[in-house]
Amino acid sequence: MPELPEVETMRRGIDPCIGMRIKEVEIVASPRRPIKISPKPAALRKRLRGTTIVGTDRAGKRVVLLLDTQDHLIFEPRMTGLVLLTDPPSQEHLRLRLQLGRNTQLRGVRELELLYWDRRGLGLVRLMSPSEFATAFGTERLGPDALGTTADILAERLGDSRRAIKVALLDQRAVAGIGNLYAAEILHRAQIHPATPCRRLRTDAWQRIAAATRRILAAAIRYEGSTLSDGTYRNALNQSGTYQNHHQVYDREGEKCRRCRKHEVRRIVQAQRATFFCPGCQIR
DNA sequence: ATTAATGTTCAGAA
DNA sequence: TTTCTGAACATTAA
Repeated sequence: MPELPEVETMRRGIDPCIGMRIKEVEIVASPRRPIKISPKPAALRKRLRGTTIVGTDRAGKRVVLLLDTQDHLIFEPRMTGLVLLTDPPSQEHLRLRLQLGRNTQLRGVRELELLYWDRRGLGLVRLMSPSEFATAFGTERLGPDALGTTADILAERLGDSRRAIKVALLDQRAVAGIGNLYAAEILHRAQIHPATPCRRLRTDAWQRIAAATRRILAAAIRYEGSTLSDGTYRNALNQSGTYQNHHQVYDREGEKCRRCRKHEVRRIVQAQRATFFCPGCQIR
């Protein structure tokens, strides 16, 4: 569920780490629940210990830690991963602990540490050289960031596709950062039916989709992302987001559309995932 | 008590 | 080439 707004919120939340040195690396993996990391624990520990965090970044739905060695430490939360500064939801699913020096910026926290917690354990932690990073997340593998997308970018990359627009928006090589939740909200705001084939969309439709993408993602970041009913997603300080209170269609099957207040939100399945839309506002 | 559903990514098939 | 399917995994709701 961490999509672009949630991952961006995590990234901003760990900014107090910038300038700090990694004193100790603790890989918390039980044999039953091995953490998915590369390189192997010993090599990872060796390459991380003593390095200084010089910046943070985001590659689609991944948090990137920039190190003074030029290495990139990637956190890919997938479903239930969290990057935290304090207070993990439970000790049980803690996967990685980076002990940093004493903190000077964050009130109430003495020893700063960076934690990776992951309930389901589908997420990945990877340390990469600049060239490995470039191959893994270059333009071949990851499209332009959704926050800065335009009608031209979308039409150029998806305009000829026969896929349904909802499915295409989830393609990270086309545009990076949109997931199932925000795809639904974006198409609702743009008033496009999720099953519309991309190649049937005209310029005005692409413009509405691009504008809705920028607006919705930016708003969701302002509200620090969406914490759904399972409560998994939290920011770096283990606090819930609040954008779920602004959802128009996602997970609202059978409820009245918040835009037209007339039709009930419908749920269909596309590419084996749930799609929510308003049959009144999003005509085919 | 079993089964379905949840969402992201990738390998491999159609 | 493009699009689709299933697996990885944990937990909960039905």
